[in-house]
Amino acid sequence: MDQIIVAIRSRHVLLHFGSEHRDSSDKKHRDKERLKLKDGSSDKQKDKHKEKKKEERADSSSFDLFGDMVQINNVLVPALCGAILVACVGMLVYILPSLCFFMPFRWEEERYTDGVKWKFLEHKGPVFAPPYDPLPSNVKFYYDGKHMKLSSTAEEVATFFAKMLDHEYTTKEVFRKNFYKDWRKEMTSEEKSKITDLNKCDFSEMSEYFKAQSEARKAMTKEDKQKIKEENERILQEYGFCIMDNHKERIANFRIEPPGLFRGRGDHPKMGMLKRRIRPEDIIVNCSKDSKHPKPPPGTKWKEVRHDNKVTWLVSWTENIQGSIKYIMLNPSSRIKGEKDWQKYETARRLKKCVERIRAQYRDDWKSKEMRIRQRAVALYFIDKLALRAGNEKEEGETADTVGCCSLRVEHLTLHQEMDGQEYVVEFDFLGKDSIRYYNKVPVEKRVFKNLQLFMEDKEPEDDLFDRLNTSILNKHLQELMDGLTAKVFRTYNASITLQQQLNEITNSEDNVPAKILSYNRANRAVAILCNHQRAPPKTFEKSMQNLQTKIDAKKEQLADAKRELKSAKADAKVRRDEKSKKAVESKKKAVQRIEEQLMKLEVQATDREENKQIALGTSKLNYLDPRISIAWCKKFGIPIEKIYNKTQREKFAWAIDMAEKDFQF
DNA sequence: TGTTTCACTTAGGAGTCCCCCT
DNA sequence: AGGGGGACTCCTAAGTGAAACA
Repeated sequence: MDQIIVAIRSRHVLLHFGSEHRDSSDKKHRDKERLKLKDGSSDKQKDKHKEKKKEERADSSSFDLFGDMVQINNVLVPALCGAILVACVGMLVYILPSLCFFMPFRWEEERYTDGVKWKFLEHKGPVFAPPYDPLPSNVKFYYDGKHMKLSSTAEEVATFFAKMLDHEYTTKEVFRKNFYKDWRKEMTSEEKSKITDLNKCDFSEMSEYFKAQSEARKAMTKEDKQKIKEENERILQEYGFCIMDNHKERIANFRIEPPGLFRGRGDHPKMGMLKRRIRPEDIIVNCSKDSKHPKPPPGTKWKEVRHDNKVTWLVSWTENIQGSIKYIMLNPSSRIKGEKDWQKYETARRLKKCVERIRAQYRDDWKSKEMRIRQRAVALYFIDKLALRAGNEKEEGETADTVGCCSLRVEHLTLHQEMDGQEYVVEFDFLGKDSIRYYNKVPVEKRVFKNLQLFMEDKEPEDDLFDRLNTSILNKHLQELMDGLTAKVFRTYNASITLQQQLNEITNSEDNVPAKILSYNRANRAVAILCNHQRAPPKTFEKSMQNLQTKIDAKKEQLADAKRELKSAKADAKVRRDEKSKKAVESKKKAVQRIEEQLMKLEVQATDREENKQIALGTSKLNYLDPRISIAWCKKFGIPIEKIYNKTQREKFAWAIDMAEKDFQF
């Protein structure tokens, strides 16, 4: 633990030095400080300082805000700290402990002070969706076979529908009904009286037009594509970053969601409703008082500008479908997200230390004379054993009908006294988050089985299985068992511990790199299966599998050829006994080896892909597996980290890459 | 105490990019 | 050089859980 703290501290000494000293936001004061720093520094110090500045520049864009920030960075580090910083650079390792002692570090402070998330926050606000671009006059809309010119507002909404025409969404009754209802609200009274039946609306010209547009986009010249790319890059540089406590951080979703038709997942009662356009007047901006506040577009106003440093979001607005709040927040690579992520895994590791005690307790509770305690204990058993989600209550009719553990209904379970030669089997069949089906047959202990029978007694299929339980009760109980324990920690814990165990078990140090990576993917897959992370099989799956098989066959033939050639070269060498033919044998041998390796690689690839058909590895990799496990594994077995984590993932897990040594165990 | 609100994490699909093979 | 297909990025919906509120 100490080691971890030192590791993360060292990172933050480098990255966030001096942030605590920025109490005054007075620019004049800052400038003064800068002067002091300049005058007070020795030449050597100045040089180092320059170097640091250079680094920061390279890191920042030339953009105004951040050009400014480079300065602020310098200014903000008061003279004393600047001097210490300079002195530190070369001997960081030695003075770290004492440094830690003296300096209140932000990550530390955050955890111990009352919910303060930052002290300085500056950004440029969101990027709004482009305004509606009306259709050219030759693209027509027909009602009941007759051309009809729509008002701009009604036309825009119609284009949303036209763009989705190929999607099966638009055939669903609920979708059409919701769309039609909301569309009418946008029509002029004249349009309203004319258009009375969605089935008589002909959007096909619009649809064709958009298809042609997308074709045209694909067919654009390289130069035009390059131009668009550059423009996007410019917007990214301008709006995609913010300054949070002296650091330029990437913003995750700085573009406001464009208007369109709501596409819920699964059987969503609100599918097809109009998601309205967000205007500056809908936007709440959050930034620090002493920052340069973002400017609303000319002629508009923000709904509000606030300075709440107890939250991490930069911008928020209320969405009209569910009435929920949407946020703009930082990228996963940011300090604020990274620290939270790290914390999450540390909580899961604390659970590891007491999970046996908790298990003993809930097993004991299966015998409790109180119904609520038995229910709690059985639910917890499911959450622990099957990695089910907590299952908060949901408002009926507002969302798709999905459940988690606490909201399971009688109809989602079937009890089998005996099944496939196993006793006490529970068959689960329900829709979970995102309407992904959870189907599983699980042998359980007799006591659990008997309890389930009891809970289901005299109930209708649509009744709650755990009628004396909800997530709030469960989490309150968990909180008493361990500080910071909630239902979701079990998912994190079980996912990570599974990866660790699987890796320990199935990695063969004799294997070559591709085979080891196959082992890794298999371990990852075990977790994905546990967490029920599914995906739709890729549309091209069968075909790409076939292609791969063709390649494998070709490679096999190639191998046979190479072997034949080797054999004849050997025979030749036996006869001739000269250097040249010996060399020929050697090179043929190498060829065979190379081809064997290539074949093996292909076969591994095929296995991996086949096993992965319906399983999504990404979600667990990104959200449930302590990255230190994977990094330690890479280090231990000499696997380049890039084979496991791509660039984005490495950025997100920078904290872990910094701190995990090869002997790290979850 | 139950309900609502808010903040933040987790999730799969769509869209885009880019690399490798032909 | 073109294009097929996998990898990656973007998008935003859908969860969790704590705090505020009634």
